[in-house]
Amino acid sequence: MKAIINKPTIKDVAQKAGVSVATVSRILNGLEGYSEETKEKVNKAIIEMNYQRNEIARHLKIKRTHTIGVLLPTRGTSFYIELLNGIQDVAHKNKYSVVNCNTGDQWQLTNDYLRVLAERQVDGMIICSLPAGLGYDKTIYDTSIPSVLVSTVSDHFQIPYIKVDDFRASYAATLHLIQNGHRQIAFLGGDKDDRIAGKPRLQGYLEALREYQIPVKESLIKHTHFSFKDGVLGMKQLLNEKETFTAIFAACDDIAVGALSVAYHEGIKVPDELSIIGYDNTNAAEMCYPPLTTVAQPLYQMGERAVELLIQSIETGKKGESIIMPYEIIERKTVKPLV
Amino acid sequence: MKAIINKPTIKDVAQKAGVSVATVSRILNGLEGYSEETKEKVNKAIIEMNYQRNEIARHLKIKRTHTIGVLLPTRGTSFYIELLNGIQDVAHKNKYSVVNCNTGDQWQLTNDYLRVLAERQVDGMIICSLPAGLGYDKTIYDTSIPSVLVSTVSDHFQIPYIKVDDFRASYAATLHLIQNGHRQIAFLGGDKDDRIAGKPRLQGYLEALREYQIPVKESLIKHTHFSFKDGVLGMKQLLNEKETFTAIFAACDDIAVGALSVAYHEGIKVPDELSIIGYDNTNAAEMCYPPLTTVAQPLYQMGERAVELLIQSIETGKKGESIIMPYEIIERKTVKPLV
DNA sequence: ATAATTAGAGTAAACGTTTACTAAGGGAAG
DNA sequence: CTTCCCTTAGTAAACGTTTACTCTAATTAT
Repeated sequence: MKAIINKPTIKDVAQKAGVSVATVSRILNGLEGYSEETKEKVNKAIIEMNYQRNEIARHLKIKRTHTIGVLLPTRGTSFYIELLNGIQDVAHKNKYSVVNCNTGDQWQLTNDYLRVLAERQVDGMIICSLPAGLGYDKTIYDTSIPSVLVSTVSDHFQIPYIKVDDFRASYAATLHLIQNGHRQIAFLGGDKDDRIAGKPRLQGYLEALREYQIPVKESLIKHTHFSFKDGVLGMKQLLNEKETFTAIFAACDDIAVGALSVAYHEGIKVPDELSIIGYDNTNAAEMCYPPLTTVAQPLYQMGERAVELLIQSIETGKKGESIIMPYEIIERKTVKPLV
Repeated sequence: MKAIINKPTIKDVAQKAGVSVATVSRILNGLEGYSEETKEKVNKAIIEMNYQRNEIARHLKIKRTHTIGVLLPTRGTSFYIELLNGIQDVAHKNKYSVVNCNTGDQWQLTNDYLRVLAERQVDGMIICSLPAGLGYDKTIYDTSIPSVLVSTVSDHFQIPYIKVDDFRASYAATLHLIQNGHRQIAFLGGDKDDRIAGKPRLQGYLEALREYQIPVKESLIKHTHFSFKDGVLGMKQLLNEKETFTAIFAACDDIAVGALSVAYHEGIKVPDELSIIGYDNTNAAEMCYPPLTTVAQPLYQMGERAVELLIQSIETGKKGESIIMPYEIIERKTVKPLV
């Protein structure tokens, strides 16, 4: 009766194989202390009963859950999926499971999720794009759960991170435009005080201009947010104000594609009359027309490295070292030398 | 010493508050059997020690994990994120966590993940776009873990599902083109024998043609897969073979956008010289130029409903009823009446 | 031949909860 | 004044593992 209703436990297996639970456990875990013969007996019983380990019980005992929590904001739909794929693939290879947490577009649910993850005894956490200044980094640090940040940093706490050098990458993107002869370059930025995608990208842009002695024109710099709609908005502002510019550096691909779309609407030919370079190399960059020249963050690989770093830190007990990932300029069809 | 190294347990709280663990547990769970006074004492202790429940232990005892597993194929990056958002939001509201499983683009990891999820004692599973004919539905059924399918069905087992009526939706999409005066309509399909996005969508297309007595021209029907590249490919075939057609119905947005991109390349004006309608209403549809007319699946809502259905089935022990979601034609700018 | 080691296995105590059962004390009902 | 019940609480047995100990018998070393 009981056997029909409940799943078989290690006890049932032991009984059926005529050994003790300890022996079964040892076999299950590949430890030593049994003969080849008993091993076969036990394995036979396991198969016959279709026994499956209860990992919950195991986790309780070994005080490890082989689970990592991932915190992501909801916005920027095209950005995170690649990252997530990288995270999940490497996690699975290392026999970790990942529980996903959508913190909402304003990060409202962050503390909520942090509590849940702690209660669920996750072995580690990966936190992406966490905004600075709201004290979340302290909360994370205080949990004393091994963590790694992706595409963000903590100002006050030593939490290892993985990101590209946004300043240099933006510098390179701007330089790419300059080297194509452009001098009047507009900047479509996202949230101005975003630690990662805001400030450093603007700085990189400014630095490139400075180095080439191109005067900065404030009216060519528009800050909105990071969505397609914001790109539309920024571009329209530029156009309404009758600014003259031959190129645009957009702080993310969605913005760039938004600008691209307005350009088409207005009959501005890209890249003949206007060059545009984006940032992120999301799949929108490949799918838009003309395909977008952009700076690529190796999102999938960043996910992979994040997990590797995290697992290392879980298993050694030491914090790992932060990693700066290489960026790359992907030349497609939206940048053309100025004639 | 111990107190410093290890997290406080319910035992420590009980000791500190001078009560038994049973009382603490009852307070934690909002049961009855204690005075207001003890409750306050205990809550004070909880706060002072910064006690957090160990959910793993709890799960072991109550034999429920409040966890649901989600199985997704890797392909179709833009499709699943919305679904996932819906799933996660509702799950969180109901205090469930979701563990994400990427089964790979060929579903290679399905059995692997199914085992992991069972061992982790998930309360339920949501499986998306599972292909038929490979026997995975049997495996799922055999786990006897409550499950719901999204955008797929099982031929042989009674597993509740959530999907739109692909046949009717495709019929409607094709009809939309017909009503705009088109008679030479090409079909760019994905995998031909996909139970959901393959066969029914083709059938819907054929049915609409039949009903309006438009002869089917096999050479206008191209089957590839579901990616942007496939859209490019399919469109190029059509062009190479010098087919004449005034409209395209694409089985997914990525295909449609691929076709759109080729059209631009070749100087074919959309929608003036060619109308295109897609399927899915992914955000690519909004971001491409011109913005894509497409049939919308309410992805986010489907995720929501899937979780609701699953939770209901977990908590009542009965299988829920399958749900057919409404589709909607989103008119943007790629379809125009034939002059 | 005896002592020391070892291989193969079992016993039972954890891990941190929940919960069925038990018990004491106080108030209401008879 | 007893009897009964309710409230407030405690005791201890699970849940399904892992693992430190213990034990026996066989093998090896002396």
